[in-house]
Amino acid sequence: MLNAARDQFWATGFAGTSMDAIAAATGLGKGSLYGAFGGKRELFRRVFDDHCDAAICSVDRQLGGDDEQAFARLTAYLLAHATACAEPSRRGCLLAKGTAELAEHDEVVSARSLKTFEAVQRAITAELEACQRNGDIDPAADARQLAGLLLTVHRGLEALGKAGVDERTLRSSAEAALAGLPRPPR
Amino acid sequence: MLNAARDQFWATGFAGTSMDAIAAATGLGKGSLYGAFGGKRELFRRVFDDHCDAAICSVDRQLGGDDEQAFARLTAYLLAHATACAEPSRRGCLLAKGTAELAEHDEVVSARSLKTFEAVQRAITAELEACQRNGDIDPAADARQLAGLLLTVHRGLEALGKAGVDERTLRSSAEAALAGLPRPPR
DNA sequence: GGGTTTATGGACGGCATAGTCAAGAACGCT
DNA sequence: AGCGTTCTTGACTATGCCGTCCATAAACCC
Repeated sequence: MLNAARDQFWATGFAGTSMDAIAAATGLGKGSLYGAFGGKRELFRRVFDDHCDAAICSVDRQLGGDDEQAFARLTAYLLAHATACAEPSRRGCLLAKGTAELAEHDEVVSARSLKTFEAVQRAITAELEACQRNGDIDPAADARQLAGLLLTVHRGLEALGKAGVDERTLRSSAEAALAGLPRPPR
Repeated sequence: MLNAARDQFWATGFAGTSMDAIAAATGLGKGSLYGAFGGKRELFRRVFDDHCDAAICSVDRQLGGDDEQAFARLTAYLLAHATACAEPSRRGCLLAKGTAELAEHDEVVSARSLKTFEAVQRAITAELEACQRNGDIDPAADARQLAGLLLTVHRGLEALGKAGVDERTLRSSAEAALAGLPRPPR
């Protein structure tokens, strides 16, 4: 039910999506929508919030586990993301879309997107620390900094994928990012 | 004149900007706008096109020159970009904004943004090749691939900056990306 | 089963916006 | 200066959209 609303916002953005369209997509009457959420802005916030939760859950599901597999998980995660970003049917990131239109004007959306990024960075940091324990990454490196880089690459892949860059190029960039991580001195 | 229109689109996006607002901002009557450009969509395309040209010119101005300074220029370029992205008054990238709203629905805008990215990647590739000639980057490395990574980081910094990530973090990520470039074996 | 409360949905008002048009001003050319 | 052409302007139309409202249906409680 909320998924249909999310898909509408996702496809046409905040300003470009009418409440009538959402009503049609969800099968609900507009009165019900306004009764349940209060307004367009609040509805978007709700949808956005749920989406952020789902995104964080997805990352947590892909990362975390035993140290030996940490680097493999990171690699799989970033490469899978690159492939997903190249998928033409992929609608780009709702987060990016909501951010572009509302972040500057809506404090709630802005704060939520920032918190989501931080959560993802924390998950990546933990994974890199596992890599350090396992000897796949230089223990002297700053895991938080490297996680910041990987998050940046993550977002960049999203942006380029949305612009139409092909999968080979995106995966190649992801591989270069992983290859650039500091290996431990031997 | 077009700058005022660009600033309006930049501030409030495509769907969120009314032709009346643009008329007020430019000081022109709406009839003139329609006479000169044909419609809102065409006006945006024109503004977007000019912006892409300016962006490419800006990159070409910052990069290119003698081989000895190539790595320093690349470093300065990426760090300056990180700082600029963190600037709160920065309006985010018009390209990203136009992309988010129109790229999937407007073939012209989509194609233009892709071409712009390619031009930037070419400029970075040339700079990396200069670094290889100068011995700052491993000559065995694939300059095009590394340029793809740096472009990805470039776009990622844009996205994170817009979301409100602070300057220290962005610059730190940019530094990590540069530090991860393969140095020549000695 | 009756009465009350709550959810539903489509019609409606009012407002903003995209795009048009005809009248008038500015301008160039002779 | 006179005249035609182009450019400008602001009012006008038609459409679309946000949010409301009320009649109706459903659910729930006793």
